Amino acid sequence: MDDRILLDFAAAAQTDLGQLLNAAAHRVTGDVLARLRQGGHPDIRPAYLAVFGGLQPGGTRITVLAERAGVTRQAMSALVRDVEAVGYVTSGPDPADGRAVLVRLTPRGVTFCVDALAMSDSVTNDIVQALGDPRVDALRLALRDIGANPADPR
Amino acid sequence: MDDRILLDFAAAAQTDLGQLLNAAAHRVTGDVLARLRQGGHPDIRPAYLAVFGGLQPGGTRITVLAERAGVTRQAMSALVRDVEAVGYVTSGPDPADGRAVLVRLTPRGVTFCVDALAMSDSVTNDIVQALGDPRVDALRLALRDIGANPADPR
DNA sequence: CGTATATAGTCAAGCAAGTTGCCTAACTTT
DNA sequence: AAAGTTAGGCAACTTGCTTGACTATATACG
Repeated sequence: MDDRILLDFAAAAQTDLGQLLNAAAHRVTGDVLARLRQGGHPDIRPAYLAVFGGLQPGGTRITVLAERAGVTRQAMSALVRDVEAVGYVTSGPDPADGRAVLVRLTPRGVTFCVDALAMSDSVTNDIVQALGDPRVDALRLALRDIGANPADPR
Repeated sequence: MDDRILLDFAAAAQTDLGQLLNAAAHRVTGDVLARLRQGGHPDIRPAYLAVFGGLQPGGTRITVLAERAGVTRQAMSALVRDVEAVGYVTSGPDPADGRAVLVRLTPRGVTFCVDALAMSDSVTNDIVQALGDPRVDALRLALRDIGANPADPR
């Protein structure tokens, strides 16, 4: 049972892009969430952000929200129910389609979006402080290229 | 209900570090997982990697694995049970401590580790191909700084 | 030596965030 | 009007974790 491979494995983990990306993502999103919870939005959960990210002025259907978030309609339906229970959105009938539900921001939801933008800026600024502007710009570009590029030539 | 904030929100999402990081991380780890599944390890699940990442030659206790992975002993215990059921590790008594369980790689587990290193290299190479070596090096450094730095100055 | 305490592991229950399968109500097509 | 499609939601399951309570073994102390 020649398990010396484990030494290589542990060494590679230090420089593995997947792990580095996961760790950094976890830290950044965790920081933003923590600051939001501490700043007057204690009920917010990570998944809720997908709802706000898909909303557009005037109200948005659940199906559209689901598509934008990349989850099923069922999942988004439950998410909207929860976010509504916490008071950030309301849902009502779509006058243009009796089957559809339109999800809209409440005033408290507006406040949340303002605060979320501020907290995200704040965390980003901390990172800029630590790395410097050029490195953060380069980081953003690299991340966008990785996210966009198939990198998966079957 | 002044929800024009949603326009800002949607615009900010494009450059938000948290989202860029999450998208890139998802893509990279998803690619590695997909190639492993397609390359003779169809039963592997993302969480299993935490087991291999904590193993060291000669066998490792569940408590140690849990600490390294940053999860509870209960979670690691279940994980080891599952990975053992799929045939990548065995667990047996620790001769030095009657309470402890030593987890060891099976030959198939050794093969898996070799393949996992190869697949991770392969995905990394695709990224290097797309971005170029210097940008990937800079990316790694930036990610490490973000992961290491508290970025969270109370 | 025996009792107290700490440690390794597991069982059970539950939460968070999803999935698939199925179903109803409403709209659209023919 | 009948047939098909679409929006949404209910139920059950999956994955990956958590906390709480428990057993068995090991160690420390008087």
